[in-house]
Amino acid sequence: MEKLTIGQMAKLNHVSEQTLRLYDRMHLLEPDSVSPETGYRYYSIKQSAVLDMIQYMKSLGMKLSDIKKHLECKDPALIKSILHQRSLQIDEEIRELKYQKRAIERTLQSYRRYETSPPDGTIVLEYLEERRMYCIDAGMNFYDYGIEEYEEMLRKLKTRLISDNLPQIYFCNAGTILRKDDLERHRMYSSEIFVFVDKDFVADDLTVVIPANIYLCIYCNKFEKEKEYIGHLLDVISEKGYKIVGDYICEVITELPFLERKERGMFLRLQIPIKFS
Amino acid sequence: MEKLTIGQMAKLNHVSEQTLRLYDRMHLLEPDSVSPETGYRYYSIKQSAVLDMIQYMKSLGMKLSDIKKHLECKDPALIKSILHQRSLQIDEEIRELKYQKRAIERTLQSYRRYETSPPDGTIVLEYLEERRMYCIDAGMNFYDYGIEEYEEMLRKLKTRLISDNLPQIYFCNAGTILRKDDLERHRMYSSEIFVFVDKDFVADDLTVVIPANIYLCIYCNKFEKEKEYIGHLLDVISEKGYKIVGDYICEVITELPFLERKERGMFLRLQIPIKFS
DNA sequence: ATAAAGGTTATAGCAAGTATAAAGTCAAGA
DNA sequence: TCTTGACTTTATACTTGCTATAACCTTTAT
Repeated sequence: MEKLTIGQMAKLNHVSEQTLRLYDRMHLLEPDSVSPETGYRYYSIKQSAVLDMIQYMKSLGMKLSDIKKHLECKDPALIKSILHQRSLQIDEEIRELKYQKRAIERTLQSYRRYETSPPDGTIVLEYLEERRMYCIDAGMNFYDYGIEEYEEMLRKLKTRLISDNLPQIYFCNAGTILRKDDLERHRMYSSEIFVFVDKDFVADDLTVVIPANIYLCIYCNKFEKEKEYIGHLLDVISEKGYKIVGDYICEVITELPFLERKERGMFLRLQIPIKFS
Repeated sequence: MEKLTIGQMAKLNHVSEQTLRLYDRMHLLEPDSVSPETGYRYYSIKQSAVLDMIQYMKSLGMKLSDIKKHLECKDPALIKSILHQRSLQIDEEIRELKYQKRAIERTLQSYRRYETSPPDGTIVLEYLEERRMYCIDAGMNFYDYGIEEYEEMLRKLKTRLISDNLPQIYFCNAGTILRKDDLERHRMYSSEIFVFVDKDFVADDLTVVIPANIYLCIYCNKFEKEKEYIGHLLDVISEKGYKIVGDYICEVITELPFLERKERGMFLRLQIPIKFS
């Protein structure tokens, strides 16, 4: 029955000495014997089994205080239920990580798009793929107010996202909608705000799909210039004889650190779906 | 420019007041203005954008101190590289979680097996599926020593697992091997110790596959009785005229909280692969 | 005027350790 | 025997991103 010092025990089991001292203090794993004169801790190699058990339970995501309880009173049913719970929790964590990963991909993509965006005022025709948006009606006309009211609307949208228990991760690719009818009548009315979401996003009632189409787009770096630039788009449409086939979208193309002067960065892509008539 | 109190700002953004105070103290997000008399913090709704940014970066797994750095000096290249790193890290975390989940499944299964195990001394024929083991040769004959040397061997195995950067989670389903030749000559020699691992476990050189086969098994609840019980198995084999077709395995069937009297629990399934001649 | 609601600071706690300092102990070589 | 270096002890503070509490002050509504 050879006695191991704390350093030897630590090395054998790949934990730190401090960790062993901590476990001692918590009465999770007490040394086989302690010298009464010097206070030195001496372990038996057989106690490695306890450390294995602790590490195993830790790897299942249990906390030390729970592990202690289970080392003391081992209730098979309880442990089984903990394992089952943990299994479900792992599924959840994996799901969350996958969301995160997609959000990162989207951010990088959005970043590349920002870097390659044409300069302010440029008008181009772009084919845009089908997109999904999570959309709410804020009940007030966005164009009658300024950026502060826009932030307020965004807060409402966020509240909805949270109360629907959805990842806030989408919250960086927002925009507003001006309905086709209003646009054609040159009536600046928009009370709807949205965020773009993933294909497998689930929130049926508030999720709207907009089809792939050719869009006449203008890039805009100032929130205040939106109305003027819509005018430019409408001019081009009537000049070239295009036909408006859907709602106007004001999309915020976020620079990754999307803050400028401590405000939301506002590089916009204003877009109207058209068809060549 | 309406000013919001800390409570209003907190509610609008779904964070706690304490969190806002913390961000203030860390200079992550300072109120728009602070009353010199009362010290009351007043926020502008536009500062919500900063909170969105913080929450977004947090959701990417960044820590507040890093977020602060990036809000101060935004270097696109750096941020891109952080996002890329994080993406790789997420893959790693997902992989780890999947390992955990499988380990839990295996534990539950092993638990059920333990619960339905026949009593000590029972001899049965069992068909066992193909299994994979991660196996090392400890260079000493296990049968010449006691449980302490067995623990020592286990430590060596664990060291290998760790240095191979493999999850320690497998470390609860171990066993030893007695080679066919030695077994047939009734020579008790075993220097090899293993853990069972998953199908998609990658450590080519040390991973051994043992084929599915019929095994003559005996259950054993005391480490010390192993030699005696091997004798029983061999008796049955010669009596019935079975033929030994592979190595003998001593498998530790762990009770989930596998500690008894602060030592490793030792419920064993001793097994010899046979064929009916 | 007063009470309720909301704000302020300071402090401590969580979880599972890590890092450090200051001091005591052990084993080996000279 | 002495010294040196490696090792051990305790106590304390730090980490991270908050949450909780206490004790006290301000605003707002009745």
